Amino acid sequence: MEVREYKRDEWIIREGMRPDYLYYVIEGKAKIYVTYQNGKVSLINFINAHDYIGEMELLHEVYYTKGIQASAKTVCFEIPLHHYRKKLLEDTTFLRELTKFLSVKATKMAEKYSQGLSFPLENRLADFILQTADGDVYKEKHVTVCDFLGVSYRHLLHVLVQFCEKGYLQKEGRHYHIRQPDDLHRLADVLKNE
Amino acid sequence: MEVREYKRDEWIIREGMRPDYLYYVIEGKAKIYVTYQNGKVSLINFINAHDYIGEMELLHEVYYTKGIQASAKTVCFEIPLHHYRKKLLEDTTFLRELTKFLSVKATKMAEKYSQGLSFPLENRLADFILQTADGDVYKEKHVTVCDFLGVSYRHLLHVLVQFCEKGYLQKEGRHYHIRQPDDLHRLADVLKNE
DNA sequence: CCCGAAATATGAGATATCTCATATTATTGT
DNA sequence: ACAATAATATGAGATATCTCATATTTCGGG
Repeated sequence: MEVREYKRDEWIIREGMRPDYLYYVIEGKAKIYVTYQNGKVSLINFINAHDYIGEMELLHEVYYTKGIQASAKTVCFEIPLHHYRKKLLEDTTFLRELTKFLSVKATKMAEKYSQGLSFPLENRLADFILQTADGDVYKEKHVTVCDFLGVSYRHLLHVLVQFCEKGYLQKEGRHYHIRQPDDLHRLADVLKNE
Repeated sequence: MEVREYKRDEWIIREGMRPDYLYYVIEGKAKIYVTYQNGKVSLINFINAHDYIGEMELLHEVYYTKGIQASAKTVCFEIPLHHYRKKLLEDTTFLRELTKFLSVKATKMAEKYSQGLSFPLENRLADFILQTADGDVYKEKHVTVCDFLGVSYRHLLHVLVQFCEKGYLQKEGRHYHIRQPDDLHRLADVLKNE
């Protein structure tokens, strides 16, 4: 097993390249991207500390590998598959652990789905900004964001302007500086309770 | 292992009652409900043929069991846990199978989440109607539906009236008769491609 | 260095959806 | 059988969000 560190924007896995390792994230955060037939690239999900990466490739013989990019400094354990694949798939302790991880993930996504629909962009964007920020700098491409959040470009800009007017963010060139993280957290937290 | 059949509206698992079996759905469909502290009951997800039920209870020592109700005739394999729990958790073939199932489920939910937000109620409601209908009869409670779809009661009614005006549905008492399933499928399919 | 494509911006009008107010039925407990 | 509560309905005005049109700026390739 190896330990490796990735910098912000570094690719942990390149899309389409079946990975040679099973990864376990110790620290950091990353984004999952996929490219569609028409060439459009979409952000589809996040990865955080204590998540596995590459488990789909471990489990499924045929699986289209998605791209994974660090969105802040990220540290992983990396287990070489060519050597340990067979062992892992026969290790009941590991399988139980992975099954638990996946069951929790599936449940969380289901919750997110059935709730997330309800809230206005203001709340979902606050959550998104906090999830993707590197320290106090937010610099995602608007195009990617409105695709991920399922909202029009126009409206995204509109809400970002509001955040700046309220002082939550400050625009600096083409990045945004997070000035009042507490206010963003307050908005994002609305998504989490019921 | 036993085989059992449930009728529409019959409870497969009662909320809060840890199940005695691991279930595998051979045929049919069901709904997952949870009751919150304030007493509100929410529909949170669906179960279809080839899904497992009760795997969360098998895997996690502490887990709050949600209610599961058949929404059409449903047939399950049922494996008694008191006898087979230990065996299942040490059976690598079974664990691999379950892990695959959960990984697919998690991925599907993530997709649904990142896409589902985008579409107007018209599309999501069409999908919902087809998923919950028993034959050609749709009879979910409006209150439950607008909670699940994250939409206001007022707006749900508005769109249902439109569906009736367009002839997709026909209101009969407090149920709806599906008259043009093809049109509903056309609307629902929009959710599925990219 | 220039070009074209992609990304960023901004305005204005159209829809989708929400909130609130208010009636009219079902359902349920007593 | 009655009252209380939940579910169904409907209207009207307020917001959130979309679509389209159009400029400006950034960026990679030749």
